[in-house]
Amino acid sequence: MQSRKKVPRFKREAPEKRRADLVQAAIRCLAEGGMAAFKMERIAAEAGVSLGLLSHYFKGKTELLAEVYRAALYDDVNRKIAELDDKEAAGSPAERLCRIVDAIIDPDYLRPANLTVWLALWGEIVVNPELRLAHRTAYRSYLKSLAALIDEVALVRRRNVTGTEIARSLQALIDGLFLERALDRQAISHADFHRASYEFLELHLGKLATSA
Amino acid sequence: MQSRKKVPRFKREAPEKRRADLVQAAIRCLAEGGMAAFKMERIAAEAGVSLGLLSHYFKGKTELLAEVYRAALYDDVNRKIAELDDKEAAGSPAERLCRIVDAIIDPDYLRPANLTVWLALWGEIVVNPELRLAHRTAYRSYLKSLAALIDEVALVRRRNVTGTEIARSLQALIDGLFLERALDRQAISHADFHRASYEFLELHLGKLATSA
DNA sequence: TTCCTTGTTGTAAGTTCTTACAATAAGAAA
DNA sequence: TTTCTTATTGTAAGAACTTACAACAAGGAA
Repeated sequence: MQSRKKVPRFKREAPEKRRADLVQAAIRCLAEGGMAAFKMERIAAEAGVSLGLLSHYFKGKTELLAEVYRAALYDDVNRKIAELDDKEAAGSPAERLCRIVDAIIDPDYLRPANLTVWLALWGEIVVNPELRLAHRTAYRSYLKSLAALIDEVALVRRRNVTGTEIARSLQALIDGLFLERALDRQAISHADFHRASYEFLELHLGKLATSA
Repeated sequence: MQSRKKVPRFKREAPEKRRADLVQAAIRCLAEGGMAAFKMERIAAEAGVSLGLLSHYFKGKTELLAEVYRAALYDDVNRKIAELDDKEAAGSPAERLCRIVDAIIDPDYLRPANLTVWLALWGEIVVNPELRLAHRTAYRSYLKSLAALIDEVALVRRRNVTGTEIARSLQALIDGLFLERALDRQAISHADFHRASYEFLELHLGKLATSA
């Protein structure tokens, strides 16, 4: 007697989970090969799914990319904003600032593969008005929160500095180092990130508790 | 009697000039629409030339992009290196450093269209080993020269700093601001660039002669 | 079990882009 | 003027990719 146990040819997933999986697969593709690897067929293969399904969930490349951006943004900027806005968080302003900085320069986040994704997204933001608007809104909000925290520290320490500028420069410094690392992976270690960031802040705000 | 003056249907150019024109057209395309606008036909049209001619000069997209990179690099990094290496240049180390910084934050160079080009190139560098090598070599050389100049200034002023780190951070800071401006054009003015750059340097090296 | 919903597949049409090549003509040389 | 070189054109083959769609089947409901 032959075994007649039916082996399903595919697994049926809940739409939300499938959508999320597809977006993650798209991110992995971007991380591997940049925009050149952002091909519908490749992404479908990466997700272990047919091409047809991908186009069932996303009307086109543009929509998928926007979703990728939203996901990346959420995991990144929005997470930081959330931390920042959590005013109940314990500790002095300086301690909270340190936690934020540590989050920004988290080695896991700063890995080159992640920048490959951001480079692709930036390249699109510059060109796509819709994405640009979304980015601008989220980013300004993030910088504003960061600036407010820096102002708090400055107030306590009676330092006469403008949080807005320092926040912007700090983020620019880190983005720039991030970029350098992506383009030349041996150029910068995590310790370099840490030193550069804290040195910059301390030049303006005085000694901060550096944990590393 | 009808006029029989022959009107040429196209102009024959010297190969070197034509090549350069085509590269410039490619750069204009990149500036307008990023990598998505880097299409052979569009570039040929932009140059006012047939598609066939473009492929006559460049074996493929990759070769053309490499040439674009070389041109961009030449106009940018190499020019700065040349200035730096021109040891005969007049002035104290501090004055020379100021001139270099002014060149780096030249408003004409920092215009968003230019970053669109760099964003596209960076996106390729990250993915293309050949370009990555070229970039790494040129960029390291540039940073080294900049670091040496900073060390000179530090020596004169008896400041105990490491030029390498300051050079890297300075460039990262400027790249990061450059990026922010490209993503949100109203975010940063040229004065902001100037202030941020000089403030950063002066925190390490003491007052520099700021001309603006 | 049987039915039903809809997540999923496979394919194919249609579009865009790259590459190759034979034919043409501009401009210099003789 | 005539000849010759080669820069330039136009087109077409074909490769790669996106999008649309009809058919199929997994898994829950009845």
